Amino acid sequence: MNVKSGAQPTTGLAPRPPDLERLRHQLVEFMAARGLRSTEQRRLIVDAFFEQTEHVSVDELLERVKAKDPRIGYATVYRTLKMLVESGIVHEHRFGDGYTRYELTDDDAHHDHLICLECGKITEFEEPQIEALQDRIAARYGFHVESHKHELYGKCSECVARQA
Amino acid sequence: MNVKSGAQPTTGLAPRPPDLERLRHQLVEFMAARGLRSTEQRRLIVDAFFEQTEHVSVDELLERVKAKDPRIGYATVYRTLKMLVESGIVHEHRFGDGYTRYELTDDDAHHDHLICLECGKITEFEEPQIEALQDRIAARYGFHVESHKHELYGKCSECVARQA
DNA sequence: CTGCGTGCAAAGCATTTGCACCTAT
DNA sequence: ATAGGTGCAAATGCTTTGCACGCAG
Repeated sequence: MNVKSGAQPTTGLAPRPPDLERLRHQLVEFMAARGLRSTEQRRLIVDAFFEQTEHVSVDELLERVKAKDPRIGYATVYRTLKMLVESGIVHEHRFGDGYTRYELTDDDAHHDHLICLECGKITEFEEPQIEALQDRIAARYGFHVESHKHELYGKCSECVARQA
Repeated sequence: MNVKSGAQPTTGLAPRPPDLERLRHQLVEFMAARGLRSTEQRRLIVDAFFEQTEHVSVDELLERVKAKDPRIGYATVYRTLKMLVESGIVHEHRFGDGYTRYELTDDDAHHDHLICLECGKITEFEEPQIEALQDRIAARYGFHVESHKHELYGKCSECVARQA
């Protein structure tokens, strides 16, 4: 019944959705540690994140949040996102479309992306072997990896099919 | 002695510098096909590219070109770069520092990047095994890959050493 | 000659910031 | 009460564009 197992060095292989409870907790701790305040706006924005959608853009997020409180503006969303990224519970992505996108961190299953250039769909994938090779390459150059980005651009199966 | 072997499906293993002559030829053909003109400015910019440096930013390029003709401005550099990218002889990269960087295409040896967050140094690496795994993943999702981006962010060996 | 290419300055965009007001602590 | 948070609008910083002139074909 001991849920908290010892910390594993690196390779977590269990694929499962982000641990929402842990992330919420992590955020609370982060804010407490920095003396940051819990405001209505921040709560709305954070909730919007926990509500589902992956790879949200600032505009999408603002729209969603504005539905609940029309007074919220870009500045607050940008500032809150910055905070969320610093807290570590949200990750930032720049695919090539000019918009920065955000998604909840998922420590257990690090994933990379397939980006469809036709319809814009973003699919996630995981490949531990690639991660392992990466580490080997980094070691070869004496490089200390902090994060990485691995994206495949092209046509998703649907778009390939539609045009066949 | 038969150099031109049948087209191999994917994996080219010969690492060597970009084939400058072929690239120049490719550009000439591209421009001819579109009826684009060969101007002093374009020549200067293209030459700057072929002179060496990898991962040039627009500012670096403009500076270099201005040394030879101070009248050249950003607009021309941006427009020429766009043309070079369209011709296929130059690739565009956006690492996270806000600047778009450009480098000569190297079909023979596709490489990816190690980006040092301390000093900004960009190192290239090649790993055919990763490419192979990528293809397998894409196949798994029925995804048709057109290009990819694989970047490792962290500290280069020099920066690690300096801080040790 | 004709129209593509160039330079300049102005416009565009996503994102950031200054400032006065507001509010969680 | 008081420092951090918010909104608005103005400012940034990279990139693109409109327009009049210049030059390649």
